[in-house]
Amino acid sequence: MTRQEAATIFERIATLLELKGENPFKTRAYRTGAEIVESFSGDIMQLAADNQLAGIKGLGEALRDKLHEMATTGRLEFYEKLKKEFPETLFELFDIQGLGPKKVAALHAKLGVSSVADLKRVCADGSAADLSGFGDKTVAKILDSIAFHEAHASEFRLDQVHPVVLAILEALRDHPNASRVEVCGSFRRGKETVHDLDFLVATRQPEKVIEAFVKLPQVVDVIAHGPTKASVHVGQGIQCDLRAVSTAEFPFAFMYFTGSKEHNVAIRGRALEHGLSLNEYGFTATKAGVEIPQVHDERELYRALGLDYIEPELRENIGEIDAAERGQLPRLVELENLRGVFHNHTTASDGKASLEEMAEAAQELGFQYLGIADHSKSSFQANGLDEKRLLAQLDEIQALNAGFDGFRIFAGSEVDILKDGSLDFPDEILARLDYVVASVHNVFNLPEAEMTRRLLKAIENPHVTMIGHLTGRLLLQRPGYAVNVPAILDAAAETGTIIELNASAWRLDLDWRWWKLAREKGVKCSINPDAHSIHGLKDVIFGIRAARKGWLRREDVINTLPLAEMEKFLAARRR
DNA sequence: GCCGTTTTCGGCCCGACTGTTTTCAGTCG
Repeated sequence: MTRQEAATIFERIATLLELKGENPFKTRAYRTGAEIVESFSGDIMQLAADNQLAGIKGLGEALRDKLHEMATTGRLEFYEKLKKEFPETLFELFDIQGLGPKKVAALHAKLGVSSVADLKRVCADGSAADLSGFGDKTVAKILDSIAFHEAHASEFRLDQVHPVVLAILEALRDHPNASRVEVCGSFRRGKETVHDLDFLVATRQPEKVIEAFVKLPQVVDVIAHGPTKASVHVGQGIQCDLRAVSTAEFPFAFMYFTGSKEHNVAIRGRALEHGLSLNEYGFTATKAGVEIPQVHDERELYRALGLDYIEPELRENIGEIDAAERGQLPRLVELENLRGVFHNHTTASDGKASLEEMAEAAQELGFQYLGIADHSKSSFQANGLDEKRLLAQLDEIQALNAGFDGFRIFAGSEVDILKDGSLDFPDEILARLDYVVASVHNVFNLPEAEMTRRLLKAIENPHVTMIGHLTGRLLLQRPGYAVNVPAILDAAAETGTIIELNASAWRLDLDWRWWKLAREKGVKCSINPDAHSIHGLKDVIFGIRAARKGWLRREDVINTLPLAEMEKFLAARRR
């Protein structure tokens, strides 16, 4: 069983317990457990199988035993029994805005509702409105939510929300009464997909700014509109929330609405240990004699609790608070640290821009080198290059390089890893390139052991510089293929093979959750845009965010090396 | 269900908005 499946089971147990009206703190424990399983740095399922989970905060005896059972048997008896009490389709009701455990439980118990289809029926025939706690407005809202849910996705990739964020920030910052506007939430934390967007404004005139927000031209409908808070949907169905606070409250609200929820809970608990209660507006003393610290920004807020500043990407309550207390947080890599990028395509395969155009764009972005890695011949759907075309491109690159000063194109290939783990070009061809990205582009459905062997074979080829998009996932579209990531990381560490962090908003692969472990094993990362156009080069920003979320420092990312050192590095690898 | 330099039992983060209610429960973040 994968960690994702185990996390989902804990999450579902929490929901089922809520439906049964269980102690809310028990359900929270399962939710926390789900979060830990999902984002734990390391192979948590292996640890569970080996009974090595002791000491992980938030995973007590009961959850450890359940994880062990899942890891060793692939199922969980407790969950199997629990889920028999409710129909499987009941879970879909929680996707409807305005429906929580109490309302779902009432609909199920009193009206036999067990699916969205049932829900539509009881709303239409008037029976829902007769339930205690339900009225005409509730029913109307539920019907609106169903219609919305059917028309729109609920999760969005960064390429989808990034332009929306920029547009709304710009519009709100233009407002005469807004002194500061920031985006918070999972977007600020650098999550690979987001459910909604949270904005925060510092103002003395909250009503005026909120009023302007709900009237923005992007807004298609208003979900809620109060004096200090509003929620709207913008085009494509993305929900945006705005909260308005005073300048003095801003740092507290900024931290609060950045989350994560788990991080906030832990920080609040810590505040209580200092005799302080923390909310989005400030500190209050919980006992006499406690002095309220002066806080003007987030840095001072963490400092007041005896912590180093925690970068937003790290705020997932997966060890960052302990590290901040001990002064052991990593100094995270920044966009400005990148000196070049590998894995980019041109019109020779499936790119939209020529070699010259890509080189010019890379220099425009301040890069000292650009790695070209067009597809190899087996990727015929992407117009992959055969040996002859590849060698012609190599000549073309060498000719172009002669005309550059302080900039270089590295000639490479994104060579297909074939089903048996062999590569799409023979070694003597690969040996003539500056570097090689090896990637899987077909036969995704191999069993885990076979897929792992396939990738290990590629890693062991000395001509392979790096492995591209290790799991092949496409966010919100298809999961990655089954592969034993820790085994791959071990082999990469041993052979010095770099693992790509593909920066395309569709991929962000290898996932940020693995990088802390990769770093500990000594594996180097290359943040690659996988650009198919000059615009695609800018996707490195998404990769940087993911790398930071994976606790990576400048020295962990190979393409922070300046040109001269990168040339030395690649030359040494080729020997 | 988890946790503990006050505790192995008794706590567990906190507030805005909405709608159905006459003072609050439910949902959401």
